[in-house]
Amino acid sequence: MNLKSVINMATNKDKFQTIEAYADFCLKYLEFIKTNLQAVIVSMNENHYRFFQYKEDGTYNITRPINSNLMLSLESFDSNRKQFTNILKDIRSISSKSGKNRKLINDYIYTCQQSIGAALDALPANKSNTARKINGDLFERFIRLIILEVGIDVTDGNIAVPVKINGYEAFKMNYQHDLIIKVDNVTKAIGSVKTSSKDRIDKIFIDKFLYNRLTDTNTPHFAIFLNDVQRKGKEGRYGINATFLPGHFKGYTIKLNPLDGVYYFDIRPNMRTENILKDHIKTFDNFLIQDVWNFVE
DNA sequence: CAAGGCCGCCGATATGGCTT
DNA sequence: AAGCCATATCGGCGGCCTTG
Repeated sequence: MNLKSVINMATNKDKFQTIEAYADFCLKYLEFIKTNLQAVIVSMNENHYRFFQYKEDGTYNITRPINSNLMLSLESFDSNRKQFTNILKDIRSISSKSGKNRKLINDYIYTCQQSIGAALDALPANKSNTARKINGDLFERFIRLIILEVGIDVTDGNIAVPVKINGYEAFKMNYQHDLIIKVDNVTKAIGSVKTSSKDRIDKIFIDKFLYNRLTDTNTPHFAIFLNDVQRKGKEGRYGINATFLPGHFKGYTIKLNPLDGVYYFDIRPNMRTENILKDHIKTFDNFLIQDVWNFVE
């Protein structure tokens, strides 16, 4: 397995149609990085973050930050593959709720997705926007596949919301939603999937507000994020930046409307400790094991 | 059915205020 | 002055939908 074939796999979205296909790629990637990296760089500010540096065939590119507390090794990933499948098959069982299995849910998905992201980081600079697009689309699809696997009806698609002026429909607002959870063809919840929140979190709050106002419903809106860190620095001094905006999150939560669930794989420390944040933000296992079922009951 | 519109993708880069 | 940190901005790309 060389870098070129890793990149060819990662850029071919057609190949990622099942959870197994994501795992297949991940295994290939973990195998590749075991012996083919130029270096593994330790982040200078939060030392559990790592950056992989490719060799000449990857023009010595340096990847996005990888959280080594979450990223599984080749051996660990491989040996847990069957277990991950079993957990999803019976997500509501007592055993799936064990701390160890909760961590596996988060780590396994994180590892698959970061394998894709890090592989795409090997693309030349003029393809960076392609990489962003592919990475985001594949993450959306991965989360949909996982939600489907536990037995929930979810699709992506457009929802046209009619806007009335003086009682007459004047036009429609078209929204593309990542996750539309339905029961008997009735929309029970709307979800957003993003690899990071950044300046895009505001829109999720506003979408909830306006959707419920225009449809005169109280439809839950939730969000699933991979992480909220990004690389900073240059020339041997690499670190990470948090990209989550706590002030915006708290402001919208208190003064507009709270979301009905916000989930991270790589959760930031302040989301566990800070008032308001810690009441609204959790790790992804909580969504799959508990919260999503409340939407469909 | 081709072309263009629309919507959403996200990390590099820029900015501005604060600290050393 | 220089460095650092948090936040704001930028903009090419993918794909579905609408239009003609």
